[in-house]
Amino acid sequence: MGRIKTNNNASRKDIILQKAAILFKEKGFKAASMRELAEVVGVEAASLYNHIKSKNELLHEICFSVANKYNEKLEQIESMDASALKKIEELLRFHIISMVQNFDEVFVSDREWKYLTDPYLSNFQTQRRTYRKRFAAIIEDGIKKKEIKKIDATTAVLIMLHAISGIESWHRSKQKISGAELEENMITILVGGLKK
Amino acid sequence: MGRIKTNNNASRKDIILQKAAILFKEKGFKAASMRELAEVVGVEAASLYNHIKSKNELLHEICFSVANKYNEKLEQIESMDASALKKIEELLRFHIISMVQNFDEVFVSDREWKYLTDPYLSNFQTQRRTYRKRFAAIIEDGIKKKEIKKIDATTAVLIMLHAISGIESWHRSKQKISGAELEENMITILVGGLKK
DNA sequence: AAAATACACTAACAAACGTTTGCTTAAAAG
DNA sequence: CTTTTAAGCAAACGTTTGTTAGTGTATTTT
Repeated sequence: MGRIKTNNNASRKDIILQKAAILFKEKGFKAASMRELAEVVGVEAASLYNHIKSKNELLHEICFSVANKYNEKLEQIESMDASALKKIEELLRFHIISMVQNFDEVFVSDREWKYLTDPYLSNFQTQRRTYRKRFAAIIEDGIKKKEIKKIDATTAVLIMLHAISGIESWHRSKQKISGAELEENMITILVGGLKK
Repeated sequence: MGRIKTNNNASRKDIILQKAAILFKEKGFKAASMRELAEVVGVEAASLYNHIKSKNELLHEICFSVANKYNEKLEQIESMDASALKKIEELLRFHIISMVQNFDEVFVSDREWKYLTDPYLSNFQTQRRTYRKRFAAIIEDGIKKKEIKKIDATTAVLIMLHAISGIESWHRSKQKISGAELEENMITILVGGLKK
């Protein structure tokens, strides 16, 4: 068949990871086969194993790559000197932009993580729980400072994060508004729903 | 092993459907096997086929059962004599309550429909698209009547529906607020985000 | 009580799966 | 140019998958 073409500084493994994210997004992790992935990459299935250890490795590299980016951003925002509402807006914008620009891997991380195997599965779940608690803490801080309505912070986090994962529908839709417009609309509704 | 126990007026097929919804929700449609389903039902895998035609039949019965309920409710709400905001609130409450009470089948319909096969798949997608358009029309009506902020109605629908599917996290969480509290919080944030 | 139906079982099927082995060839390093 | 390494291939492996066929046994109907 010929070799996998490598662009710039992307290794062959990077190419496989990128194609895997697209495939897992479209078919779901369990339904996507290594033979399908191989075809998309332009190679026989067996050849993939010169670059990766297993199908599961692909999934957990995708999931943790996304999780790490979110954790870094959260850390940065927590140390910002700004109002709670401003922090939430900043975090939401980051989520929205990630979802718009890195749709494949973000979607997979969001929807297919349950097929991770231990110890990655437990690790991921713990990180996820922690992330949400820290997000909720920012909201609770905003309630204490009377910037935000008296609501259950956990529920608010749940709404925000899942609303963002709805950008999936925006991606699939035909006549769509621009990414920037989408971002503004989402911020208006979501932050507007919190404001006192 | 002995026969499948039938409660009240539930047929053996109903029992299988109910257990299938739980299994598909937990493992995902593709990852759930007929042998696992059989074990949960308390029977050998082959015996399931005395009651059902195929694994796919289970999925599409679950998906369309849910879709039908939503369509009926939407129809009823459209013919109500009330403000747009009130209609939206009513529809959201219905979604939230369904998600809380019939979690298994609603979740499966929401997340696993892509494994439907044609003609069911196309049919389902069309119904889904239509449903969202009609929901968006209510929002647009509210904007015209100045009850609702000037926002993109399609984006608002996307946020609402996906926020609701986030009740999944509420189900999985340990220390959770009551279903009624959850409902009030969600309405506050979501409807609050629309109000002018 | 006899006949018919409903339902469960064991055994097996063909297909698809992730992955390994052993070999060949193209590219990189010396 | 020669050697070494990287990366491709075909073939096969042991499982698991959804499903069917054939048979026996309860339950229901007559």
